[in-house]
Amino acid sequence: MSSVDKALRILVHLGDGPASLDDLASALEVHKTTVLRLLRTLAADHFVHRDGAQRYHLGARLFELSSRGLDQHEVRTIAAPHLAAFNAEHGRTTHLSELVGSEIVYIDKLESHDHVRMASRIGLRAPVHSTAAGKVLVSDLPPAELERVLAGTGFARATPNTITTREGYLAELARVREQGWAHDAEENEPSINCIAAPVRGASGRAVAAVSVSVPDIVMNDDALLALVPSLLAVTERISGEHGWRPTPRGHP
Amino acid sequence: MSSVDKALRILVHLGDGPASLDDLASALEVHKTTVLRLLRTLAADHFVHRDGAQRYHLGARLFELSSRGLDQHEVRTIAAPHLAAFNAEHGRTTHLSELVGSEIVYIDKLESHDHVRMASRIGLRAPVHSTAAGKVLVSDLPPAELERVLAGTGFARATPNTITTREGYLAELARVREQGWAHDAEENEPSINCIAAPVRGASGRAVAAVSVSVPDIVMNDDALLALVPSLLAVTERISGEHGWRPTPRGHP
DNA sequence: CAGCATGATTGCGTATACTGCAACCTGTGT
DNA sequence: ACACAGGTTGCAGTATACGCAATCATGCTG
Repeated sequence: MSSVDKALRILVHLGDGPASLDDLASALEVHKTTVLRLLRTLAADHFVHRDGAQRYHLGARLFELSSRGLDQHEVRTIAAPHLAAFNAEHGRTTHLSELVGSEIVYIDKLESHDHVRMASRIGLRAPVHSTAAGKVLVSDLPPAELERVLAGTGFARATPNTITTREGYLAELARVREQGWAHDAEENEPSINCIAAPVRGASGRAVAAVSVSVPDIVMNDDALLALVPSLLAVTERISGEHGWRPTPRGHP
Repeated sequence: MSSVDKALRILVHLGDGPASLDDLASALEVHKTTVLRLLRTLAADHFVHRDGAQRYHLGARLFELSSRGLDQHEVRTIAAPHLAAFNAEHGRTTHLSELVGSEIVYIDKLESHDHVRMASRIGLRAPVHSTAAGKVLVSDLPPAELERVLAGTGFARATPNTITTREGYLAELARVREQGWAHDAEENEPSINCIAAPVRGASGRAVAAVSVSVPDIVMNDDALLALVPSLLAVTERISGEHGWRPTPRGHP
């Protein structure tokens, strides 16, 4: 195990909450002298912060880098006011995600107005085959990239509804291309339904997806599907601002 | 230079934008073999992501950890809807900050509705002696902690208006205690004025500060000071929700 | 106040992880 | 085919990371 690995594991562990030197040494099964030295290095550049009670916390540098990193995702900046308005109007958990490698990453999230919240968060990764956003992003890939992503996808079953074969997924992608949006009916998480639509850039390619996720106990699937026109409208607005021009045949 | 240092410097460098292996090796003056190995380690746990064009980007893990880290600042969650409403009403750049060591750290930011934006961001640190938020947080410290913070403060001049002596700062802190809010008249940045008020917790101590910053060209200092009552009202609301109970004498 | 327990910190010798050289691989352009 | 630019791999030397043992700091108890 490299020292860089250990330092990163310290950061990941502190994501669960503040910890003492001893806590960290035990949790990581690394000698506390080693942990102290790593913490010293991390603290020197503000990646961690030690408080008056000798507890270590994730530090300001992480917040700063995250903020800078997210700012590098231009579509996020453009989408933000539109998503805020969409969320203000519909009050549902709304995500903006991008395809990264063979997974999607949530790069923005607007919370539901309900007391029932979703456990997702900015920075979390999710599988492409079982999420509506994943389907939207993958359905628009050129063939070579589609192959690459499919090769990196395990089609792991998350729920009884998960699509678990390449063939099944390709058929679903064709459906998504046809209708211009995607649906995930308890395929990624039990009791959670989701719809998603693409945000396009100047090249016409989907560069991000906007998705709306709702627990079944809050809103049934049919009611969620009624949001598709609004979702398509907001993604079209964002796309337009991101340089997308509809082809002369109009959008799907 | 330790390998952990190098890895962290890679992350900091990528905060400025995506970079290739060669870019990073040159910028850090580290052999590219070493950089490649560090990038491998960072990528394995998603701290960085390499795209199809061999460019490295800050990765999802940073966003996730930042999100988790900020969630550990309970006052931020409580303050968020109140700050959003305050920002919707006044349209001025609004920050929530905490005292960390001898500096303040911005843990939330709401953007101005103007086209003139501030260069601050979540995660940035700022000096306590030249910021209104810093004055608010330090003015409420118990004597031993006040001494510790003052000992760690260089009173560096940022502008012609900066308070640069311990005595001057102590006098300003007394003023802040008296009036219950703080003011920074181009003390931290030229042409930027700022007001701040404390958010208190169950202990009655200031645990965070809400501040409003405005460039002089957008709003003059007098107009900014007119926002003090609204600022005190919102901080009182947040404080109440954070467990604060006014003392029988009422608040200052 | 002294003693004890707990947790944090430091110095030292050495094992191992890190490092850079040199060679190789890949993709692109002429 | 060759050249160039950028990325990647294997190897051996050594600088750095590591853990032991001792010390320091703090808080609690009798």
